[in-house]
Amino acid sequence: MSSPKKTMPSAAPPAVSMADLARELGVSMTTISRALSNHHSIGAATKQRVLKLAKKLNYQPNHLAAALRKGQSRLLGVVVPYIEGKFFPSVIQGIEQAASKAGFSVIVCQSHEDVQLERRNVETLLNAQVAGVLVSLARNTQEFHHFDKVRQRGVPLVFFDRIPPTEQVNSVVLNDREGAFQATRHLLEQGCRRVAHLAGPQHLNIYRHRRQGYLDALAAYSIVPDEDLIITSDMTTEDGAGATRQLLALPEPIDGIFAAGDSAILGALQVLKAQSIRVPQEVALAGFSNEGFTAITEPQLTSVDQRCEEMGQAAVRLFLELAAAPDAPFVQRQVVLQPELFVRESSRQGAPLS
Amino acid sequence: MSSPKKTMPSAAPPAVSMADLARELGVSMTTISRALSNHHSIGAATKQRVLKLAKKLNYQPNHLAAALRKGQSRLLGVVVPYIEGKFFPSVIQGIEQAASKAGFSVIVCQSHEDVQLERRNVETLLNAQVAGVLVSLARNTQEFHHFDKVRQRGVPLVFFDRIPPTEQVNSVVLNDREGAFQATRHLLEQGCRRVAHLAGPQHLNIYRHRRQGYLDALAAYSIVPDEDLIITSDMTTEDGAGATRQLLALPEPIDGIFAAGDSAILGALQVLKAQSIRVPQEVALAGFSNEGFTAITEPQLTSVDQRCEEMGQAAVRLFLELAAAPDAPFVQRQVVLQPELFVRESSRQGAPLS
DNA sequence: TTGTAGGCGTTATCAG
DNA sequence: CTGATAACGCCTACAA
Repeated sequence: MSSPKKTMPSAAPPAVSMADLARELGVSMTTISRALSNHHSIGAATKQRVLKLAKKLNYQPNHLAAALRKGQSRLLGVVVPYIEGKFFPSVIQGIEQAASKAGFSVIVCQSHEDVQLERRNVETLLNAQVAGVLVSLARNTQEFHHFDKVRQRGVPLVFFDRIPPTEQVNSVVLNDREGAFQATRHLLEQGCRRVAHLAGPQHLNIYRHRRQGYLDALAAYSIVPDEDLIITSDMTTEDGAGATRQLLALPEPIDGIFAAGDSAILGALQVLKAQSIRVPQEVALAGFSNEGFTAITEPQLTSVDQRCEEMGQAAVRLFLELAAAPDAPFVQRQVVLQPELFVRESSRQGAPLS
Repeated sequence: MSSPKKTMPSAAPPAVSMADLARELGVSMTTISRALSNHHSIGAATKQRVLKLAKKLNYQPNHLAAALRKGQSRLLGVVVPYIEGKFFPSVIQGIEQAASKAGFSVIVCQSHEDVQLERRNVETLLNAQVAGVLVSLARNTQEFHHFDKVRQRGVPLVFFDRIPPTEQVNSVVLNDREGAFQATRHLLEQGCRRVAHLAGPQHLNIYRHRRQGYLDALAAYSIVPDEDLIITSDMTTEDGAGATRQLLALPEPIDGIFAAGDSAILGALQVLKAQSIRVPQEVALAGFSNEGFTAITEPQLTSVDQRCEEMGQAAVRLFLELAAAPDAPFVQRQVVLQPELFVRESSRQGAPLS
């Protein structure tokens, strides 16, 4: 049992620092720092010596110290409501790809659809001195002061998908209205005339826009919207099932449903099948998000794809632009991605009976 | 336009520090520090004054500095192969829950099934001075030196689900062998006598154990394993489909398939249905992971549940134990969770025809 | 091209 | 109970 050099609180093993390298080589820390960071004013020979020793002693830079010193790290913070399903993992995938290309690491936090957690996540990230924050809002976020701190600290802030309603912000969104329009129009083209809409919480931009796109399509076909056919919920599978039962109880039958989310349209499908109502012959279905399971159900579900990876990449690009010009005055920037409708059996007339 | 106090490289806004509080109140930084960290030797009155001013000036502690000083942060690093599907998000959910209860924040990295990225992730986490590292291995990780560094630095290291084969490590795993045994035995109980196995990469503990559990069950029924019935692949849906076609081409027909993953069993189901082979009457199916889609397919898929949340919580508990006794000599610890078989239509004889 | 010295914000040690 | 002081590891004027 050898006693440690100094009184260490925990058995912290000898993490080798720049000072160690300097002592070993008999040069100053400045030289070490320069060699390691590839500074221009450094002798090629010295540099090699330093790099070699660093490798030999397994030197690991302490980014923490560097971040403290510079007030900036190479960390990018991401806050999403949750990571189940396909959408957010895919967006994160896009973010990691683009970030890594630019030399940033990504740390992901979930708000679990809770503002309070979202607030804590933002603070955690700020205290970790992240170089930027990318956020998709929690469902119940109606108040946005926790983001003021981010801007006050001069940390670039980019929202994606679920963005604040009124604030002047930088954001990347899907053209949800267009996506909903395409899906609904597609149902109408297939011959549907009484198309219902399963809508999501209307304080969220995405669901508001999807509802609007639905209305646009009806208008394009000169159909007067029927309030009874629009049911707003949290868009779970159960919500979708319940809403569908409600719709089926209406005196005048429906012949199509466009849901603002795939879980809800799945619930609808399950209820219709349980009641032996044929899809798409009697009721055609279209959802939103192009979740993985849309290709598994029978019939497969028509859905709007959200360009997840592109969204993540665009968010990072936006961040990089902002980071490149820290003192530039604020100008609102918004990237709008175009959705793509994936037509599958649930809406295609003439689809084979299961 | 007011000029900044000092020459700042970027427009870093005035982050209020402990020094500011000290100056404002005319006390020392020590006092501030103590008041903020609830140290025992501090006057109640002074403490209140400090806390009040801190709130007023919106003081935000710089955890970075604290971590640098203490060599320890309240951050917990997690490395997983990917976050699609149900398993890893659920485990992460369990981790976040348990960690947050203990006052830790969680940062998640994906290795994307790539050792090199895994290595980089580990370094990123170490350099962020995380208090602990929780890892589930990438598929192609066969070499483990990057984890030595973690231990060398005295940072608690816990593996979960996918763990190194030989190393002396702390880990949380499912009893995969038992789960596979239950699933296969269940198929045999339903009357199957030629049960095939879709196996995963055998250098991963989980797939090796699942294969063994399959063999155990056969042995329990005195069935001699047939190598032709065991097909090893990467377990994607396509792999499962291909393997199933291969199995159907055998001279002697099979009557059951146990797959070590749900994607593969999904592929099997799709091929069987395409060939109008009835499930479960002609071929019964069972998978592993209890993915969300197992309850969506027709018939619904029997699968082994992995206790995801519990796994995450157990991993954190293990970490906390290790962190509580930093100088304790290494003793290998392993938590083994019991799986649960979810029996659904794909294996239940007497299930209604679709 | 290299070295010196000061500080980023916090905590720990020691002395009052 | 409080205060001065020295670190933690790194970066960067400024001087040599």
